[in-house]
Amino acid sequence: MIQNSKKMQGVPEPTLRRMPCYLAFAEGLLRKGQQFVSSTQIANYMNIDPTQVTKDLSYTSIVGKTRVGYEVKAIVDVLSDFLGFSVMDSAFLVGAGSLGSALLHDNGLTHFGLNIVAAFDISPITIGRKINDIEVFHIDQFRDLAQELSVVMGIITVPAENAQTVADLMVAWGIKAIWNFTPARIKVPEDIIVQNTSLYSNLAIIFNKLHTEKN
Amino acid sequence: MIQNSKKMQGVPEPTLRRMPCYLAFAEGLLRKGQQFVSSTQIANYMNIDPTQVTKDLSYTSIVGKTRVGYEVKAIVDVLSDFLGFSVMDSAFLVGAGSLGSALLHDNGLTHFGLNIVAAFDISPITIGRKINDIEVFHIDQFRDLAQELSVVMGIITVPAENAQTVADLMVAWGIKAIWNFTPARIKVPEDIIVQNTSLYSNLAIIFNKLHTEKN
DNA sequence: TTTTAATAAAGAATAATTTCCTTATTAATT
DNA sequence: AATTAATAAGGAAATTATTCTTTATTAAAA
Ligand SMILES: NC(=O)c1ccc[n+]([C@@H]2O[C@H](COP(=O)([O-])OP(=O)(O)OC[C@H]3O[C@@H](n4cnc5c(N)ncnc54)[C@H](O)[C@@H]3O)[C@@H](O)[C@H]2O)c1
Ligand SMILES: NC(=O)c1ccc[n+]([C@@H]2O[C@H](COP(=O)([O-])OP(=O)(O)OC[C@H]3O[C@@H](n4cnc5c(N)ncnc54)[C@H](O)[C@@H]3O)[C@@H](O)[C@H]2O)c1
Repeated sequence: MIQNSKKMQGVPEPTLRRMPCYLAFAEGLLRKGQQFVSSTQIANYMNIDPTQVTKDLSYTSIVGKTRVGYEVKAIVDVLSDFLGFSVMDSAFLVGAGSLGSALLHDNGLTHFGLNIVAAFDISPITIGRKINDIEVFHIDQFRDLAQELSVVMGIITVPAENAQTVADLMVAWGIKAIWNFTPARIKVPEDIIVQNTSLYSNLAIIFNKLHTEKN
Repeated sequence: MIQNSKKMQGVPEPTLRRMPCYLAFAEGLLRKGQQFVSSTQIANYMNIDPTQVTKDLSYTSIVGKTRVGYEVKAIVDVLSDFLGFSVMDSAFLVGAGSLGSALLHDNGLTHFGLNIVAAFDISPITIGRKINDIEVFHIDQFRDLAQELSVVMGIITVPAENAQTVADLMVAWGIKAIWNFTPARIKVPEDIIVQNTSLYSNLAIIFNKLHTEKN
């Protein structure tokens, strides 16, 4: 099975991180009616090097026009496809607390291809409530329904000490990817995709810059 | 002014991202009463290479004992100092909506050295409320108080289209660092530190793995 | 029509990061 | 007491990511 060499190697993770920002920027331009955008403009917006932008976009099928730039519409269409934002994937969220509720409220996730179909908790206070039209169930309910509903992702927003328990449950549910918002690291079978999103890491970077770069 | 060459070069950002995780892990071990931890154990927990752990820790003053590992207490103490988590920095949060409220509720931030002293919004519904004992003011209030209160950081959790307006305000307030949770990129003077935390980038990475690595 | 300048694209060079390899140390085992 | 195995640490090598350089193209200006 021979593939395009770029696909074989995979897209660099830093590139994947930047792409949603290009997309958001292009969507804004599209709304404003701008038809073309150059790598220079995008780079200026992102505070990065213009060649970085062209390199990143070269992983996709988007081609630019010399002296003009890229067609905004093409960036929007190709990039949302490329990033998997134009097909809707379903997710379960476990832990409908502060952060979990914020995610349930966020329509940005739907816009970027993620549809949270149900939430789970153990607290009687939250169970039964609807948050942004998404119902919160007791964690013991729906145990084998993930596969049936073709839910591919599990979102963990419980306290760190319960992250592993929840992860185990999600694996049992047949979920393929886990988005873990707790600072805890979870152990799962090799074929399960795990994305850790540790907000506190950002603090470390800010503090380091605050305390060293500046005087 | 001659400095240690490691300090001159700066700590790599990936290292800074991993360090808070080492810290959280060590804190857990400390609570359980474990006295030593090896790079192998940490690496196993983090799903990374053990030499990565020793390299990362070598940026700090922590030294390990052959055949034993690192003292857990030392990791906790040195790392929280090193990351700037043991001195409290003050922040203003603007946009007390879903995500803003979650951050206001999160005591993890306090634990990692960030003290949100006040929140701002424009919606009459939220203004005047207290979230986790933090009062929400109208954005027009307190205009020059940031410096007086020595607030170094501004957190932006407003809708993307208002991010720039808020950023401009924060710069005028004399804030040194901005933690931007919107997908929009903001333009600020060079000496202002900006940390963009775009949750949607994580989606791009997960989807890419879901759609390519597997099968 | 000719010239100029802005641009994409591809490849080379550089820089950053991770992984590998070697050595020395030492707790645990024999 | 000698041996074994697990480890930290430092440097080398490999890998990955970014930046620089060159070339070709073309819209706009002269
Ligand atoms: N709130 C934030 O802004 C924020 C920021 C960064 C990281 N985090 C992390 O996100 C996680 C959640 O934080 P939070 O502030 O939302 O906490 P929270 O206490 O508000 O919410 C946790 C929710 O999980 C539920 N829960 C607990 N154990 C459970 C289980 N076994 N199964 C199902 N549900 C369970 C609780 O009932 C609660 O509703 C924590 O790990 C925290 O460190 C939160
Ligand atoms: N909710 C999430 O989980 C989530 C996830 C990822 C990213 N985000 C991003 O975070 C941002 C906020 O999202 P949210 O879901 O909290 O939105 P939200 O609508 O719940 O909250 C936004 C708040 O900002 C206030 N606001 C608007 N303009 C303002 C201004 N000029 N000055 C002060 N306050 C102002 C609004 O009154 C509102 O209270 C968005 O950019 C969103 O894309 C949110």
